[in-house]
Amino acid sequence: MAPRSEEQFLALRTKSRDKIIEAATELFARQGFHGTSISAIAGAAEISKGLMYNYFDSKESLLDAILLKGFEDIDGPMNQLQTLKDPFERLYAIVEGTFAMVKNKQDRIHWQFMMSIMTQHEVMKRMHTVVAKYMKGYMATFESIFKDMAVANPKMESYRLAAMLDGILLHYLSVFGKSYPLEEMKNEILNQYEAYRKT
Amino acid sequence: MAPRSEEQFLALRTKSRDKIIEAATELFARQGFHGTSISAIAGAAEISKGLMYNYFDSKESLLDAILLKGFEDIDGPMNQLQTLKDPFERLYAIVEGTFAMVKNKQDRIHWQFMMSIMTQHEVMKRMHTVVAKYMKGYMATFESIFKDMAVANPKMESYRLAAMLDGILLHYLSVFGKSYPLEEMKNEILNQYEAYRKT
Amino acid sequence: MAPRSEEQFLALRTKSRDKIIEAATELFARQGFHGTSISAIAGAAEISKGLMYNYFDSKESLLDAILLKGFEDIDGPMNQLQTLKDPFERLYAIVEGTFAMVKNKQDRIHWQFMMSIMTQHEVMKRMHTVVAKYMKGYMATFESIFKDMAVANPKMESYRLAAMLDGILLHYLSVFGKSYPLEEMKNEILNQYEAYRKT
Amino acid sequence: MAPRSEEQFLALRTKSRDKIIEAATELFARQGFHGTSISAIAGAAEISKGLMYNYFDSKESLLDAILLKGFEDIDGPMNQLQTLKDPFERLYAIVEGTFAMVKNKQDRIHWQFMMSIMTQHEVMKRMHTVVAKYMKGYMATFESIFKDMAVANPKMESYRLAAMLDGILLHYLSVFGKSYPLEEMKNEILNQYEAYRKT
DNA sequence: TATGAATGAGCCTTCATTCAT
DNA sequence: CATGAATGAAGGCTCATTCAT
Repeated sequence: MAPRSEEQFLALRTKSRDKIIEAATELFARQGFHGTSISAIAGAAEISKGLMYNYFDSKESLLDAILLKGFEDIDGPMNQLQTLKDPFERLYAIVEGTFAMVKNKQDRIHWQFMMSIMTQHEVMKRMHTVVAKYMKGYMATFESIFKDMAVANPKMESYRLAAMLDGILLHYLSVFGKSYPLEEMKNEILNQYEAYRKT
Repeated sequence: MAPRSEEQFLALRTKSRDKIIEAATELFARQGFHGTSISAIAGAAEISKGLMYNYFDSKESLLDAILLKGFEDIDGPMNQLQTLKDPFERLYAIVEGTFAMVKNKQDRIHWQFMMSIMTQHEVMKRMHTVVAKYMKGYMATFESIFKDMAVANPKMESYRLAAMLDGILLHYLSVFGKSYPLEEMKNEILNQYEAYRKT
Repeated sequence: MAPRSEEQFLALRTKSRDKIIEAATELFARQGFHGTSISAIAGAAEISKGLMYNYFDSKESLLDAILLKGFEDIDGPMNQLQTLKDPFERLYAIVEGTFAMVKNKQDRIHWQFMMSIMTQHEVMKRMHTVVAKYMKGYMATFESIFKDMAVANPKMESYRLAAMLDGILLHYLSVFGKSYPLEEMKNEILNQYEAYRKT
Repeated sequence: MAPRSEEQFLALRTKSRDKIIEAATELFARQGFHGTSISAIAGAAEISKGLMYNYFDSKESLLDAILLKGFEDIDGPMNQLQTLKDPFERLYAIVEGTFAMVKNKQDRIHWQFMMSIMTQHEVMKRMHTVVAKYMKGYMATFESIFKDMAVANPKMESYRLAAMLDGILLHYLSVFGKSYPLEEMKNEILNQYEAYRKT
């Protein structure tokens, strides 16, 4: 047999790495970081315990990778929206996307976990720079939207919208659950900016 | 010799229990729940390792007690405000109090911890009922204020304010830190309701 | 009030001591020695933990006292039988008494525990002398009976009867339980000596 | 490098497991179950403390495995005897084997331990079914022997022999020790059935 | 004599990580 | 690249015992 090409190797590596991340995310979300053992992750990812350490230096660095991937998963779609001309359309898409993302029962626990990671001092000691970078990116996106909308104070308006969105998610995901008026809250937000719609 | 009196025993118990809660709160906040050992707590509280178990069934139930105390610490002052006649004054006091509470550098880490507890699935599985009870209490307080203010939809307005407040805290405590425009955000909120001020 | 007399003090002491022994026996039998805490014993005996140590030097010495009491409880009735003239009557009474003792469901667990103590090397290291003394007493009783019966080899017959009795108890109490033909075994034993009955 | 082969893994596992059982049996017998720590077992077996838990779920399940092995160790030789034609020869071999087994000073403490396990309520709660299965097997063996001997009531005779044997062992191992007339007792038993010898 | 808070050694168990193959 | 047996530190927790009152 011919030796595997470079790309094949890379593909294999990526596949195993993804399987691990996927399995770990699921388990962490359901049982917590400390409630999930490397054994369990290896089992779920159908690889051996030892192999894990070929891809991640430690359990913690696996967690960091998951957090990173969480941000990237939001980042991609968000950047796609830049193509939309109308700033209200962009905002609308972001808000709709955020709420949709969180509504799926399957995903709810996943986002609750993301939120729980980000509120933990121990994790943020390591990951603060990365998290801040992404958050600033989102804020910049908001700001550019509000500029295009000719909102009075785009920067502050960005802070307000971000706080409102995350506050809603926090309440919905961790405190009130299904009884939360998620849809109404979404409409409240959108209505507030409705006046800026151009079309 | 005669055994200690009931009051003597109670005093002993109260003192030890308080020392444990105080030490554990500090350590949990700084190092996380799993990063803090019972040994460390006992050391900080200057008691023996085993004594903790005279007062709490487990490390987890100690955490629960801390969470509970956190809510009670907010609850007391909040209920005091009911005496204020002007609803705007009540709102003003709550908002000012909340921001003040969180600003003290000493306390920041403590409130970040409270927030991190509440976002953790494993904790909420046990404490959801209790947390929900307190949250509903706060919402009721908000609602009654907005009713007195004759705001159009007091219930929804409560959800909005609560989300905004917690979103701000989340961003300030866990993501942006000192660079967060805390003061401006506070003013934004208050300005919004300024029109309802009666005096 | 007049000071308590010596006897009253002694009576109190004895009463507490007995309550402890009674409670401990019950708990040990049901949960095992190591499965029973001093706290639990004190609770069941309705005294304080500290008081236990006025009566017994340690948990182990309490166990020893229980074992001792077990032997004494058999010893008393057994010695009473010496008054019976007919040796077969004496034997009959002993055998009947033994089987009766063990049949009561309440008591079964208690005798199973006695047996379990006596088979434990760690306990026997301490108590071997005492146990041996009592056992030899019983053997002497048997031997005197068989002598009076003019059995060929009284000493060996004593060993045989003792082994048979304890073997039956062992099987009944620990292995076969209710399905054991206890009554038939008793009759087998008695029938064997029936020929020696004098009346 | 290639991972170990299946057989290599199995060999490793078998070796470690056996070492653990051997070490634990010795220590349990000498110091009792509760008097023996996992640390001590690991030390004696020359493995790390944690490794025990790769092979046994808990200290208790290790005890269970030991008990099981004890029965299997008797079971094998006993079943071999089925090939003997003369039932008296079979009985003779069993009785001789039993007494021989127990006489070796090295093994005495081991069999005392087996007996002590079987008398302990806490153990029997878990293992009763298993123990009963083996005991019934032995009883069946006895019964078939007595049937072949044309003894009047084979079933009852089995109970009698079993009780006598275990009673003797109990007295020898736990109470009387070296002073016990073990040899004479053996002869008594054998003489009793001598008449049934065919050759 | 009586109480129960306090001690602290010691236990079982878990699990991230290593490493020989 | 892949395996899983082996390690060992560390942790939560129990409980016999002590002691100030």
